[in-house]
Amino acid sequence: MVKRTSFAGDACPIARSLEALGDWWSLLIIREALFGVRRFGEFQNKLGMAKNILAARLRSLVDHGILETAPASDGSAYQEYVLTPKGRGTFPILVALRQWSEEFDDRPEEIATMLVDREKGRPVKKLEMRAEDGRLLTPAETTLKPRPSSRRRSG
Amino acid sequence: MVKRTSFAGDACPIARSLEALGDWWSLLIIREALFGVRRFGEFQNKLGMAKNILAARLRSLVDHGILETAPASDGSAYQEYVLTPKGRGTFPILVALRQWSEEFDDRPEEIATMLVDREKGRPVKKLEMRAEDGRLLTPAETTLKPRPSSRRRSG
DNA sequence: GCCAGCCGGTTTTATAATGCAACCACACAA
DNA sequence: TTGTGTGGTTGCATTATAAAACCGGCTGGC
Repeated sequence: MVKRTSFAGDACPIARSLEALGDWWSLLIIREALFGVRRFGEFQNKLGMAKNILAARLRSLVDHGILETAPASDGSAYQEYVLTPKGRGTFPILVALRQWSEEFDDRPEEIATMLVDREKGRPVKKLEMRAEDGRLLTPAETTLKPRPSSRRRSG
Repeated sequence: MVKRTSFAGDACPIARSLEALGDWWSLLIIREALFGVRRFGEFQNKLGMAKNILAARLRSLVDHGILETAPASDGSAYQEYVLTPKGRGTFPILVALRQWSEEFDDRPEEIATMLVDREKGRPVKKLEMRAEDGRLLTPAETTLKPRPSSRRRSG
């Protein structure tokens, strides 16, 4: 088995996320979906990717509960792909990726768009990590703890 | 050319981030690096990945300015890989991935660790997106705007 | 009804990336 | 000089990706 090692059984939540999202196209498909794209052809057009790959990714995203197929919407007999809550929950990931580019990209002038506060039209602030009590946290002020692990451990 | 389509020239900052981070291993390597892992063998051990792939990824991360090689540190004549500021800047991305797993994973009981506030030992809050004036923003309260595009457009 | 054409894929075929194992170079020790 | 451990590179098999051809269901013209 030379398969592209699966992280599905990994205990690390980051690896588990990457299992679902960590290929070249999934996050871009989700990005389009967040913009309202729903139809196969529309994804294919915007992303310019091969149709077989798109089909495989859409299937995978559906399997992972990130997209679901809805039967109609514009009357045509085709189906569409819409985000589930789990899918919409990836929004912070996309924002984090975007902000990383904005902050560190070598050619920021090539970046075409900015994420702004719709009401004011001003750029959103960097994502903030806070403690339960509201204190702003830096990476150094955090650490990892083993989970309580509600039994289940033995096996 | 069947190459795995590069996003390097893409104007979308998300695609640009994925160009550097969007393969199966890069973010996991960075995760380990954030934990203090520096040596080739240590990465290889913790991640259990093929050495050639690890070498290729490390080289790519160095090329992208995410890691840099430092000549020594423990006296041995070998080198180590340490995160640059750009590399440490991926922290929010990893947190976002982690939190997405924590919130939506189908088998959350398999997740081994929690990110906590070091001082209090309590879980950190979900990443928050805020406007310049501090208002908490939902995805729907944001939108994309074309960048000012400081000339350079014509060509 | 019959052919043209679009949408939404699947199949086919070629190439690139991945993974494993073997190999190699260098440092250091004996 | 041989032996061991680290830090990789090289070969080769397997898998994923990509482009393009193909195909079925539906729509529309006639």
